[in-house]
Amino acid sequence: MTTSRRTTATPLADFDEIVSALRIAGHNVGATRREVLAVVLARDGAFTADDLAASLDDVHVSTIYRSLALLEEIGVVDHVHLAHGPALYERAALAGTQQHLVCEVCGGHLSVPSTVFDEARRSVEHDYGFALGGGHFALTGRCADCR
Amino acid sequence: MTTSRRTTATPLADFDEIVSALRIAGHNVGATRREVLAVVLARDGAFTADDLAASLDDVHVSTIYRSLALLEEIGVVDHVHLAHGPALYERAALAGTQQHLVCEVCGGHLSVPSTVFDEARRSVEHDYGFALGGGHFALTGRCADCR
DNA sequence: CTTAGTGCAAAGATTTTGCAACACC
DNA sequence: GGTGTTGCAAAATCTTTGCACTAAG
Repeated sequence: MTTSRRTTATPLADFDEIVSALRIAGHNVGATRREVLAVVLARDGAFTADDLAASLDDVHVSTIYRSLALLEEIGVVDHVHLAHGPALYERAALAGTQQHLVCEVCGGHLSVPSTVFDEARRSVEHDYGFALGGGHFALTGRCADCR
Repeated sequence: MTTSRRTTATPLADFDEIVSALRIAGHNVGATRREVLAVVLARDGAFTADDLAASLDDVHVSTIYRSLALLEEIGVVDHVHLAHGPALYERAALAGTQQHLVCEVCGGHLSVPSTVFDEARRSVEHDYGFALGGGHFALTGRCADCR
């Protein structure tokens, strides 16, 4: 086994690749958009539009929403809506592999491998013809600390 | 088998019982609150605050929200938030037994027995100490028609 | 009569949009 | 220089809250 693996399988993994994809999709990529992209790529887990705004004093929130919509369009990020509060964005690569759990008491969130839901996903698809979005949703409950 | 069964096992199933519970919880129950309650009990599936408002011309939306909060407090209703749009309320008795699936294409919603998620629920609880809310969330995906 | 409930209007929070100025290529 | 992008302000949507008035018990 290798201790570190290149993420060659993941599409749109790096900055330049994403910039190209944006251009191919017919968009300009100026300084502002680059700034937003850089901050998005620097993030580890999930973040809100406001989180980005905090790191981007000179970029207006509406621009951040527009940039996120664009990045979502080309598959770089995904977003989920929590029970209350703002939408959570994250790298699309993560979105497919994780489920978000949000504690209804403390508001904290926790991610678990989406494989935990594989069986449920299969049943729902098989029995009801409904294809559950891959991690594209958040579940609420109570975390270990708040029980 | 009986073709019709009394729902004796369900707590707070009828009007008077709920009115009593409200009083015990220290609330007055006047004409307005009664009206709201009647409309809630008459509903079959999930509904929004606005849905109720449409059936209650003379009751203000803020009052409806306040009444729903109260009913939620004493366990008569529960609510879930969908990806977009308003919160969905429903009888708490139903909430424990159903999961809501919302189609991200057509916006329609579908309920499935929550037992479908039992295994996932167990794994999440066992492996992460996180107690998933009983049906208290909505999942997004694509319904049979929109795939 | 005293406390709780209601309507209204306004504020909050999040996200979207119209428009004019501006930057990209 | 023409088209796409940005900032700003305002709107849209859903929900909550402050306050004066009314109703409940």
